[in-house]
Amino acid sequence: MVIRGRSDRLPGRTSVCYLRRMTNQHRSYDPQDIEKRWQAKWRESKAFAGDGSGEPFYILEMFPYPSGNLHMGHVRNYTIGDVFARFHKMQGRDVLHPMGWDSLGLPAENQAIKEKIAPQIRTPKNIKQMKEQMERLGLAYDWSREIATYRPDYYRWNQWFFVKLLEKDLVYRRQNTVNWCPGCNTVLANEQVLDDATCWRGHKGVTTRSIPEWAFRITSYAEELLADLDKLSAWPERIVSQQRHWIGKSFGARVEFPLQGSDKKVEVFTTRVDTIFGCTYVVLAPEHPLTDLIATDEQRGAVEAFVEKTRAIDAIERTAEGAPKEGVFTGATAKNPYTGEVVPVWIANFVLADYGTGAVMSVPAHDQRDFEFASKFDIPIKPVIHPSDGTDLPSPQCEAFTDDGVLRDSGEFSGLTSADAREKMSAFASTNGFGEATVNWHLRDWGFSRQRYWGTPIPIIYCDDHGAVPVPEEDLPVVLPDFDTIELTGEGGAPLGKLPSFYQTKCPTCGKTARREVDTMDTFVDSAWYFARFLSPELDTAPFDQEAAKRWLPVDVYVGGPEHAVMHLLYFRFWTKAMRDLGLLSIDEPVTRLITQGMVNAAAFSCPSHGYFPVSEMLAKPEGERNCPKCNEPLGVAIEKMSKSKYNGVDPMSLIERYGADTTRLYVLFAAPPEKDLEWNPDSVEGLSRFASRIFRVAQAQGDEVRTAELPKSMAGLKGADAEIRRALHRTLAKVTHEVGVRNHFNTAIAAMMELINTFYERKLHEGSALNPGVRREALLTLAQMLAPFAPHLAEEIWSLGGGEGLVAQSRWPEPDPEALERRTLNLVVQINGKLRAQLEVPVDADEDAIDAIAQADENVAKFLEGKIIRKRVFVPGRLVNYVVG
RNA sequence: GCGAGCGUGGCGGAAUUGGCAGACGCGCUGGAUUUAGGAUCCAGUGGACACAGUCCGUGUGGGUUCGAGUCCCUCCGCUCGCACCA
Repeated sequence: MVIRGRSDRLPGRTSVCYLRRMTNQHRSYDPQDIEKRWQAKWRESKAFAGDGSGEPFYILEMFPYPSGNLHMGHVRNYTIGDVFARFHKMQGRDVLHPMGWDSLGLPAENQAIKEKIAPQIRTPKNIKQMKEQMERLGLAYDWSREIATYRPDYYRWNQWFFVKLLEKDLVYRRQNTVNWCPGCNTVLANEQVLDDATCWRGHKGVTTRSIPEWAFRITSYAEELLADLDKLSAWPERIVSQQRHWIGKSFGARVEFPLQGSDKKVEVFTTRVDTIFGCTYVVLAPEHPLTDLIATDEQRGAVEAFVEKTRAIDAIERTAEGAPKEGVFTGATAKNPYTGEVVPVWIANFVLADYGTGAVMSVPAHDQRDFEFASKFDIPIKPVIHPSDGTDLPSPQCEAFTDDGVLRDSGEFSGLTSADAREKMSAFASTNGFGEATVNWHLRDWGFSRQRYWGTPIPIIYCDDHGAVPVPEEDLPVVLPDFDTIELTGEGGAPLGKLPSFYQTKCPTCGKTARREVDTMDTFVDSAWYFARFLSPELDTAPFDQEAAKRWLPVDVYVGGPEHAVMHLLYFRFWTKAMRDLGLLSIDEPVTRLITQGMVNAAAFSCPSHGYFPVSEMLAKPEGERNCPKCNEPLGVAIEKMSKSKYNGVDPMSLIERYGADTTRLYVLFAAPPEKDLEWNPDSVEGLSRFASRIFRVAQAQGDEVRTAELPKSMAGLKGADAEIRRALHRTLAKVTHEVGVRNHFNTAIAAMMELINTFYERKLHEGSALNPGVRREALLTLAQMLAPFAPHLAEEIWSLGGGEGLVAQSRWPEPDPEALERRTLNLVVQINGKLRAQLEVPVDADEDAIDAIAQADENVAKFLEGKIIRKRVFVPGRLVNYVVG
């Protein structure tokens, strides 16, 4: 027998111990050996492929971008999912637990540019390495369902969906404003633009530009996406609320202001039409189509300069809180249709072209932003709403009055309340044909064209005679050309646009020479429907099998990071509804229960002037000497999200090498409940490693008689320690079953098992013992089963040491024996005026009077009751009795 | 500014429906074992005091209740998200 581990450190000195262990057939806990053995067994027996029997259970974790290496965030995400998968499999469900690769997109393209290695070659290598790491962590995936979005057999279905959605008018072409770098001559993602309008490759002067793009009409589902949030009762409240805000339904009115000296009108959207008699100017977004047309000759120069200036600044920065409110008068004026008043038309940086109508009516008396702008440019402020309590607004106002109130100086609407006025004034606008009550949404359509190489080609052919013609279904997929045929530099627009062999084609309708679309799709398209592809990953006649969808969908549990709260999960929901309306599905929502796990944080050391320094180096030094290597100032310590740039990351593979996969898994599950942030603490890991060793030691200490002993069927004949052990075992089983199955609190489940092990040690199970072998065997087997979702390799080892049949991973989760859970006495608390005065062991069947007698007989209770009158007795069965005395 | 969430020992956390605050783990203290260290095992560990017990204690101040970490209100602090949204 191989002896390894800690006892090997000083082989010469430990020979006595060594021999004793040899004779007792004891090994110390060696996770590396145990884990590799069981991983091989699982692999050989395809232990986690579904067998088609039992209630279906679909557990899905957000699939990763295959960077090649797992990080602690992945470990946490996938371990949580794995507990669900393994637990529900043991509960007898037919578990679907697949994994795949979100393998198109910008990171891979950038890596390809840098390394000059084709992503087609790099991606499978990364996938292979990451998959090995996942197997080393003991994750129970059904690898026969693996998918990778970079493969044409996956992305052809993106193209197929595109064509179907185009037929349904859920895809259309539009102009959109994007970040543009003149240096690279290309479009940039927000993340590629740094703060000061510098691009990621160092060019200054990033600006914006309007380009044509394809968009999904997600807004036509806005109402349903909002309403169905109510169905997501098993989603975190936080995520639902974020989605609600993002969809952003607001009720208001659309009002037309005719331009003076022109037949054009400025259309504004407002939620406060009740304030319109106080409107003293109108403001357009710089990108508003009317901007160019209406500027008068003397103002044209100023307007053009202003538009140019704002365009050079990224929209986020321009509209940030505290950014100065800039604007310029166009020279034009417009007529307020309610008052007939003529007001000036301005252009300002804070008005957004793509929200509402891109134009606002400004009421400085009742909107703080308008108030500041009017004050700065000396525009009149005209109050028309006064507080409902009849008080007057201060004159002059020092800030806007933004509450609802009562209208004054508002013609026939004077005297109405704001709420009444909004209704009546919208109706007035419709009657007179210059506006209407309307609903406005924050949600905008999903533009998905990307001027990139490493994405799904958009299957469209542009013909001079027939316009944009979709590629016929039988010609799909449009495959990405080989990497070595293109020149990938990150400059000069869409890479496919430089490859005539790709874009030169014939019109599917008339056969004339035509040009392919050279843009590719956003990778959010891939992840919008991947959950359905897992159902039938190899099907080549449809994106997924509809029968399988009926069986498996919706996904029962979806686990991932809260950073995807809005975009991914909204697109995911949208696509599900779109698939339903294509007749492919009958569900409205993709996921029943969503679990968003917290970040993995760790201490990070930083110097205010020299940035971050590696944690490992700093921890190696004594506490007082952790100073900046450059300036020798003491370094600050803060708990921050693990990241490369902060040098505070922990490599999961080195953890597994040192402690094993089981300890690593136990640690991430024990340190915090799934939805909370987890703070990395190297000392705590030791505690979990100790727990694993203690379990192993108990199993090792049992002799051969245990392996074949007959299991107890009831409490009959069990006394003393035997009965105590069996009761503790079944109580733990009931607790773990509830914590995992109902509450999804894995940390408390592990704590319960720790308590059980402590009980085992109290009864000397770790030293061998004279206890009933059947009780000991049951303890071993049941512990192995409870442990199986958390520390699956150790669980298999314990199962096998206890003479369990087959794999514990495929065993049936045990039921606690009700007889073992039964208690004859229970602990009852006695309070006097709400303060704890005694704890009593009372028979479970004792009634109120009996308990009253026992309680009053207690010395300490009697002491506090002496000379007092009991005014009231509160009796909570099974918990406490409280005497209210005076 | 808006929205959401969170404040419990030296630390991570537990307390399921309003009913024993601090389970479990880390750390620390003491003991056993050991030539020693490590490892392991056992015991203790919220604070104070007149120490078999009592009093105080879940960010602050108030309220509801026989009883509040839990429910309501006020203030303070922290974290995350965001879009000056008309």
